[in-house]
Amino acid sequence: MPAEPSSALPASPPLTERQEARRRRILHASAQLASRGGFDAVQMREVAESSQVALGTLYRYFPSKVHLLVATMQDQLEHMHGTLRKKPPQGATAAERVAETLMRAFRALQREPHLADAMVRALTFADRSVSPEVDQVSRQTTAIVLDAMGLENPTPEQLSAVRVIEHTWHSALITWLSGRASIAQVKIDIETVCRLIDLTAPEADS
Amino acid sequence: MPAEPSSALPASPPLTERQEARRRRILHASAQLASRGGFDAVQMREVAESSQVALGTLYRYFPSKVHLLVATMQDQLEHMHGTLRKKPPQGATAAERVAETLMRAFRALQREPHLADAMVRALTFADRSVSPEVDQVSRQTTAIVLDAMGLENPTPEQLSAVRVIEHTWHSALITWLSGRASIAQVKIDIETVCRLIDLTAPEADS
DNA sequence: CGCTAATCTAGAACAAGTTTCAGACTTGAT
DNA sequence: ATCAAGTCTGAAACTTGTTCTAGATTAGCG
Repeated sequence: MPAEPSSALPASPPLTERQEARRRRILHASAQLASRGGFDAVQMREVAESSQVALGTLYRYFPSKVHLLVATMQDQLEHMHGTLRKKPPQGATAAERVAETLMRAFRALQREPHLADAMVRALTFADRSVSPEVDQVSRQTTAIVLDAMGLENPTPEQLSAVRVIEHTWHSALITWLSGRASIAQVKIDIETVCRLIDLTAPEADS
Repeated sequence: MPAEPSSALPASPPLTERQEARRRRILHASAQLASRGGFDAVQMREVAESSQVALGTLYRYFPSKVHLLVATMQDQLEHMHGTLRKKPPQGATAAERVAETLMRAFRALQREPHLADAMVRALTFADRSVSPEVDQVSRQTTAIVLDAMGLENPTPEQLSAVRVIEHTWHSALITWLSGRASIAQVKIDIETVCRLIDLTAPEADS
């Protein structure tokens, strides 16, 4: 298994070694600050200082705070996908496996609630200028869910169900992060939405 | 039928007439600016000027831009709930009626996409300090959906389904507003998630 | 090596959300 | 009518995201 991640961006100009190192330092600083105090604690000047880079350079690498945090999320997601791949969920049905996978991810986020806050808020606050990056996150999430379902060729109906699951996932996270829903409630909602999977299984076609 | 809306906030100190007028002017200015250019176009200094109120006063009425926009959303939601009540959806099943209601709301939002942008972005960007107000919006939305279902005493399962529908509603709106999903896709996702209602109907209990 | 274009740095400057403050105005109670 | 308390105003100040500029450094190339 080669080191190259499965789906990197078009990679317009290949980065030199030092540039790659800068990029890593920036993402690391971003995640570190986010872990401390969430979205507000990621201040561009501080990120620049922590990663030993001038402010202008930071903006050359990531054209806005939201871009930076979405990239941070891409980074974390790749991690998580790798982790999940090693220990696939054990449930008997696709719905169970997806729910189990999402709850596992949820528990990981609970360990770093501030980081989760920063990433999710950035993701939902992103405007059109960040669409490509947000889309990439969405594709990665879809891949994780489809992995859990064990599907190669999902039907359009199933894809819609997966989109709805992702919608619920993001929005439920937000309600939890802003203290309006308990962990138990998020769990219930995830389990509820996962029932859609059974409903859209090919043999259950209406 | 009295003028008092069904569920106002605790209403700590009752406002004088002039204060009520100020509050209305502010909300009106906010909605107007939002209709022009969305979230970014609602600039606190401009809102203050448009509503003939000092900046400090604006902040006394609404402690942050997000508070202001969430309050604007409450206002619009009350409007919409009233409109919907007059022409209840005609679908045969609860799922159809909910989907119809949400699509009607969606079409209303499409007429003012910038306003929708401002309100939805504020809603999902809100942090804990805005929780009470966001919760109020959520309750209002829940009321609209339950109205469409025609339910008096929903089961916990059904409430979870309604929450999932709201999650999908908000998140699907965001993907549409940020240009990552088409109107058709939003429609499909809404219809998909509404199928959950049938799944949680009391007689279909697992 | 020496040149050129691209990149990086430090720092100022700008934009918009938020806070603060002194003084003028309202309100409600006596 | 008058006083005290609370509210509103106008303006400045502060914070943090973002942009800009001039000069130093680096990378790639002949």
